[in-house]
Amino acid sequence: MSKQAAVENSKFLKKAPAKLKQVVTDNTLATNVMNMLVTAIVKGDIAPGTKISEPELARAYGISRGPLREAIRRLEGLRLVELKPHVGARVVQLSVKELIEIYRVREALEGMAARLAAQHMTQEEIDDLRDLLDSHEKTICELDGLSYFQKEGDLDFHYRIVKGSKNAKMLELLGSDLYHLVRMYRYQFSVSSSRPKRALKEHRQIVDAIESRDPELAEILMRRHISAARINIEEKLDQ
Amino acid sequence: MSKQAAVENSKFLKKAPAKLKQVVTDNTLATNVMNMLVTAIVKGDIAPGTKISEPELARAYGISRGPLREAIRRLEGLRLVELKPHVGARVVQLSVKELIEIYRVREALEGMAARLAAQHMTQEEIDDLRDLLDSHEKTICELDGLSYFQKEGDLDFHYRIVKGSKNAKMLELLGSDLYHLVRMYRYQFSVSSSRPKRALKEHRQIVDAIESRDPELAEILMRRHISAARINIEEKLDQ
DNA sequence: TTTCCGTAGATTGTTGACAATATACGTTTG
DNA sequence: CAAACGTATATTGTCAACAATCTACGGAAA
Repeated sequence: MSKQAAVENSKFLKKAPAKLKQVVTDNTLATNVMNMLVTAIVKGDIAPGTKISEPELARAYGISRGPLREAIRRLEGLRLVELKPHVGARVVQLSVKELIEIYRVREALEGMAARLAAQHMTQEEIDDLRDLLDSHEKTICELDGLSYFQKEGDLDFHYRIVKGSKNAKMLELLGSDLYHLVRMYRYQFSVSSSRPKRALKEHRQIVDAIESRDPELAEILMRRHISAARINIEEKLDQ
Repeated sequence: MSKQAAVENSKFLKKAPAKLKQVVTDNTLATNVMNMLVTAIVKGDIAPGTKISEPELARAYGISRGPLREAIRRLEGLRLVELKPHVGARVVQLSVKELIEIYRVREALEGMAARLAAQHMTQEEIDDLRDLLDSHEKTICELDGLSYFQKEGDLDFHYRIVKGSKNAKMLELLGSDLYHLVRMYRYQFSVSSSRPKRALKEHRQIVDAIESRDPELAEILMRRHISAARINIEEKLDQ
């Protein structure tokens, strides 16, 4: 079997990444592979719970096991895989319990982020945020209100608030640890908020509070918003 | 120069780790070295801002660069070093600004942790916590109230609250990302709380709220407690 | 038949050598 | 003399081979 055939038959790759080295120069192999793996895992191209085989993945991406192992160690840091010594790496499999835990963390962190954003966000950033919500509204109307919104657009909004807090640590924690997992879960269960219009309204209220420079209110609203999403999930679980 | 001499002359190691392989079997080399590096960095044996030389460190620990690089990649995940491609790793150098950012994050996360702890902590855990505070009080009296308390004991208390929240994600974030940095900062600046008795009193109030199963109050008290610590640092900074 | 054990194969862990890139220094040129 | 260039060295990035460990299978014993 040729090398190319091996790539295309791999369960890890639906589309072969062609020439890795030429596509993104400037960066390191381990970094590129890590980014590709992040995407593949988040989108479910590599199914949750899958055991990651170093030889197979290395063949698939056309690299040796050295950089691949470094990439895997970094994925471990992102909590996207779990490592057992002398056994190997496994793609994490989110339980609903864990997802709810994540929402608790988000409630705390993003609540604080909204508070800080009310103090530190520039008017320009706030205006951009309103534009984003307008485009969300259009999208919701067009699609009669479902999936796209919650898949990426929603996190866009939250990401900007966190960025607006001007707290790099918070951005780091949410961006690199939690959002990947949230996105992964959404792809996995095809979660589309059952309440996009409601969510949008809440988003607008939060922006209002931020523009009013009311940290207290901004935090409360953000916490209620995320808390509502959590409860929504918990209810779906009970069914 | 002999290999042993190289070890002892290294700027990375004040005490040579003797026989690495025999000391902790069962684990992997990369993991052992990572743990040693975490300790070395947190305690300041490897000074902040130091450039990490792979060949030198590998020689010092008596391993090859492969596992060492994996260890470094994991340190990057713990935010203890910063990596630049084709340049190398550098031990992070905390600015006061970053430390204050961390305290904002802690305020949010541990506030939530205290809230959850008030709901989920067992009576036994609460009793143990009181014992811990009693031992802290003794230590404070003996030392006439200074350094040891804030160095490790304080984090012990906070760690138990977070554990008591029964939220694994929160424990993960605080334990692996933030506490290392807080400890590092404390070693670096020899920070000993200038208000150990006050802090101890606040700790007791928090435990009271948890035992009363009052989540709202527990969160508020924890937030004020951490917020006070942050302000304390900010004031010291202004001097 | 079931359980235990031992071997065979495969996978992970580790190593040393090679390639590519960055840094430092000396030279040349304006 | 200063700035820019080019080379020499050292460091990081990558690879392929070897060692150690785990897993799976088949046979022997209870």
